[in-house]
Amino acid sequence: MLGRNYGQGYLLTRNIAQKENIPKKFLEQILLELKHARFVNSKQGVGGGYYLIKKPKDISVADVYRLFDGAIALVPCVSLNFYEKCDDCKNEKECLLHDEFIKIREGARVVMSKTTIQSFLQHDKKRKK
Amino acid sequence: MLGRNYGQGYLLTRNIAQKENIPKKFLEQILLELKHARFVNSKQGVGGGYYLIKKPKDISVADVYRLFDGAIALVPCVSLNFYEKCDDCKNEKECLLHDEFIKIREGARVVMSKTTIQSFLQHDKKRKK
DNA sequence: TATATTGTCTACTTATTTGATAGAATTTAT
DNA sequence: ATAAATTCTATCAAATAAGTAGACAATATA
Repeated sequence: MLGRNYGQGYLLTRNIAQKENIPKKFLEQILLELKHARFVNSKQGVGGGYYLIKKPKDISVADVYRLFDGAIALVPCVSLNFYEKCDDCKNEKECLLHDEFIKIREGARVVMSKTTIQSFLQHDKKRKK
Repeated sequence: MLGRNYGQGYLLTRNIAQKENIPKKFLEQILLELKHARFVNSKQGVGGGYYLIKKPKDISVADVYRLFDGAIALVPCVSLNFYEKCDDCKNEKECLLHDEFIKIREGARVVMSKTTIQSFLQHDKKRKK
């Protein structure tokens, strides 16, 4: 909804909640998190609400996934954005899993980065025809 | 270790635990789950232990991931092996996320299916040179 | 400036999952 | 018979997920 409404003013939490069938209070928290991550902005008071700051084509599924679910990698030791050293594994260079898990991360990362809010909206448009 | 030992008899939980730095009791449960899923087989008593049933090339990361972590898809409504209908979403056909999420699932699924125990072993071999 | 409207923030709840731990029971080779 | 293994069931503590609740702050406008 925020994507479809891009550049067209404020959307009320109440309206999004109703239309998308999400508990209002729950949605508020999600929107707040999106605001802190600078994907959306908001205004309080009468005539306020939320709107998308970034262009739909500049918000990827990877971005949103990282915000709410964290690392795309299956193990922290091959994560780009959430790297952590393994506890069990003694040395990363010698680990036989490491390089293959990087390939898997790349498979997931690439497709999740290519897919954006814009992708969803384009798809939506095609359906409507 | 089970992969490297393929076709060469039984491995003791005790030895795997020690070498791979995994609590023995925890490893036991993992091996048991692998047995129930028919990836490994075991024998009790003296001279017993665990061994891989399937060929290393026939066990993919996708297989193991599904066993321990469940669906590869980001949302159940596009999952091949763990399909569930959305609660929120009214009709799947009209959902603008659906087809794009299938593409994402395919990106992840393909790379996870291509990577097998054999891939890790080959990598291991190369390293040793 | 009072008021209704709307977002902000913090705390809490309930259920599930994760990463184990513990111990008794069972099987098997010798 | 016995020692060595796996098998099974129960339990636990900590973290996470999904959502609820309510006080608080900002803002337009009448």
